[in-house]
Amino acid sequence: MNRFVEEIKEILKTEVDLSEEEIERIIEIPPEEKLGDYAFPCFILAKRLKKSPEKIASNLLEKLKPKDLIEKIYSIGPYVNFRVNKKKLAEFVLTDIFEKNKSYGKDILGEGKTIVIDFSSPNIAKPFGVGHLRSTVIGNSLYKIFEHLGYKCIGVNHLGDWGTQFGKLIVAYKNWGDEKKLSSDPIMTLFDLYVKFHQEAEKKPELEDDARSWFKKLENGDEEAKKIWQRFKDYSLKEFEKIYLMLEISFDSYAGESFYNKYIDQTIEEVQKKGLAEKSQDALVVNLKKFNLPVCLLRKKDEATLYATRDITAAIYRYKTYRFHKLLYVVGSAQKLHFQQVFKVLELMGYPWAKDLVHVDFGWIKFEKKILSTRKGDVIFLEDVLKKSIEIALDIIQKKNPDLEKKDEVAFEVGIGAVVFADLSTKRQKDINFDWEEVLDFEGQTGPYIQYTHARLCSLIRKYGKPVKKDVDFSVFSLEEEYSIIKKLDDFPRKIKITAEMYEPSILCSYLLDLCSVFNRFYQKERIITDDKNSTDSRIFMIKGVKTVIELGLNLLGIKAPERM
RNA sequence: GCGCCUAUAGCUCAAUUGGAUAGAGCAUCGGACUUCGGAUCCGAGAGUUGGGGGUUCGAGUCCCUCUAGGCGCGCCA
Repeated sequence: MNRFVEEIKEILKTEVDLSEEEIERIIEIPPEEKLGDYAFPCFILAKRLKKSPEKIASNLLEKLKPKDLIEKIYSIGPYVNFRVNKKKLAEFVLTDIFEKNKSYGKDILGEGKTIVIDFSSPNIAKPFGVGHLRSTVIGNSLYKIFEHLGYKCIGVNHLGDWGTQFGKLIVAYKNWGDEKKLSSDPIMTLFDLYVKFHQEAEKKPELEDDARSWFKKLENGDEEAKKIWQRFKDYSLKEFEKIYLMLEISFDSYAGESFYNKYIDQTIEEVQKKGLAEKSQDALVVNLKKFNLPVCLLRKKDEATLYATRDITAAIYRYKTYRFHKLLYVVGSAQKLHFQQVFKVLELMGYPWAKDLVHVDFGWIKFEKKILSTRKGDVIFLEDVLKKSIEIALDIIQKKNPDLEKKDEVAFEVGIGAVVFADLSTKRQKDINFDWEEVLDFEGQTGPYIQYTHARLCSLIRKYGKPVKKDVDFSVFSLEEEYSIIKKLDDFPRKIKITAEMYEPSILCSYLLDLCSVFNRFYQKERIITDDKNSTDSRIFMIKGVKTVIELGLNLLGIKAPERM
C-alpha cells in the first residue's frame, strides 16, 4: 500500500470513528489536481453524526495535524483534502521505478494462483477476420497483466475445430471442391466453399442434413472424414500462425474443441449419473427452467455433441489439469446465454469452482455500422488490416523521418500498435465501428501517439548522453507539470490492479494516454536539458521514469515501444 | 413475445463503479520560444448525459417506464 495513504490513515484513525479498512476504502483521489492529492469525503459520517458533511469536514480539520509525508490539510466543502510533500513523493516514486524498472507495479496478489485464459479461438477453415482481433488482443493483454500481478497464466487457444461446420465443409468440398485451388490458396478456397454451402443450402435444405451426417461420421472416427478434417485444420493453423507471429502472441495450449472429444462420453455419463439429464424431443438436455434459462442441449437426436457439451467437458478438464483460481473466457457477448447455461450446468454438477468461471465478453466490430457475417462472405481479413496499417506507418516515416534506420521494422511496430491500441482502447462491451480512417489515424488518442512520446523520451535520454543515476536532487521539482507527471507515475500500480479486476485493458489505455499528455504538456513548456546540471540530472531521472512506465504499459497491452520512429 | 447489452459535444470515446464545475481526441477556427523529435502543445466554439418519473444529502452511474439500435432465446458455434 501507498505510504501516503498509510499516513493519512494514521492521521485520521484517532479522530474518526471508522476502522482502518473503511478509511482506506473511502480515501479517494480528487477529480482535479488543484483540489488536492488525496481526499476524505465526509458524507458517510454525516448520517452517523447527524451533522452536515461540510460541518464535519471543518470540525475534523481543526483536529488533524500534518505529519511527515502529508504537509497540508484543508477542507473544501464536505471534503478534507490532503497535500503530500512533493519532494518526498518525487523521491519515493522515481526511485521506486528506477530500482524496479520493468517490475514496477509487480505484485504478489496472484502468488500461487493460476489463471486460465481462453482467448482468440478462431474457427478452423474460416479466415482470420477483424472480428477475431478483439478476443485475441484482449486475452493477450489480460494474460500479460495478470502475469505482472504475480499470477501464473495459461493461455488456451480453444480452436473451433469441431462441429457441424466441418460437415458443411466436407459436403461443399466433395460437391464443388477444386483440388488445385485448394492447394494453392487453401484459406480462400475453404472460405469460398463455406460461403457457397450457405448459398446452396438456401435452395436445397437437404444439404444441411448431409452436413450433419458427415459431422456425425467425423465424430465416430470415419477415416475419410478425419483425413479431410485434418488437412483443413493444418491449412488453417498455418494461416493463423502468420497472424500470431505478427502480433507476437503465443499460447500455452492449442487444445481446441476436437481435443475434448475423447472425454465427452464421460461428461455425459456424469451429468446423467447426477440426475441432471433428460430426454426431450429425442435429444439429451439439461433442463434449466428453474433458473430461468433455456434448456442446455448435450446431444442432438443423431447423438452428435454440441458446443455446450464440449465447453462443459473443457472446463472440467481444465480444472483437473490446472486447478485454476479463475478461468476467463474472452468471447463475444453474443454467447452470453451460452456461458450462463454452461456455468449453471457445472454448478449443478456440484463443482464449487463453477463460481470462478468468468465470461469476459465484448461487443462486435462493425463495418459501416453493420455486423459482418462470415456465412454471407463479408469479412475483412485481419492480415490485410495489419498490412495496410504498416504501409501507412511506413509512408509517414518516409515523410517525417527519412533518415531513420530500420524503417521497416519500426513501421511494423507502429502499424501493429495502432491497430491493437484502437481495439483495446474502447471499453469491452461496446461495439466498435471499424473505420479505416480512424484506425489508421496516427494523431491524438492513438497507439502511435504513445509510441511517439516514448521515442521522444528516448531521444532526450540519448541526448543527455550519460548513464542515468539515482540520488538526484528531488527538491528541484517545483512546477505543477512535474508534480502531475510524478503523481501519474505513482498511480500506475493501482491502475494495473483495476485493469485486472475489471478485465478491462481500456483502463490501462486511457492511463497511458493521460501520462503522455501530462508529459507532453511539460515538455512543451520547459526545457529539460540545460546548463543547470543539478536540474538536468533530476529532470532526466524523471524522464527515465516516464519512459519506463510507458514502455511497460505498452508491453502489457501487447504493443512494442520503439526507441526511434 | 421474453431475456441481455448499448445510448454522453457534429463524429469517436472518458468520467477512479453513487461524489466536487461531465472531460479528452477527431473535425472546424485561431495560435506556439530562430537549441532537447510539430506523429507535439496552447486557446475558442460545441452538452437538458435518448425522453419521462422515482430513490438519495448527492444520479451520466441505482430502480421503474417509454423510445431507438444490437445480440440471444432447442438440435450452428
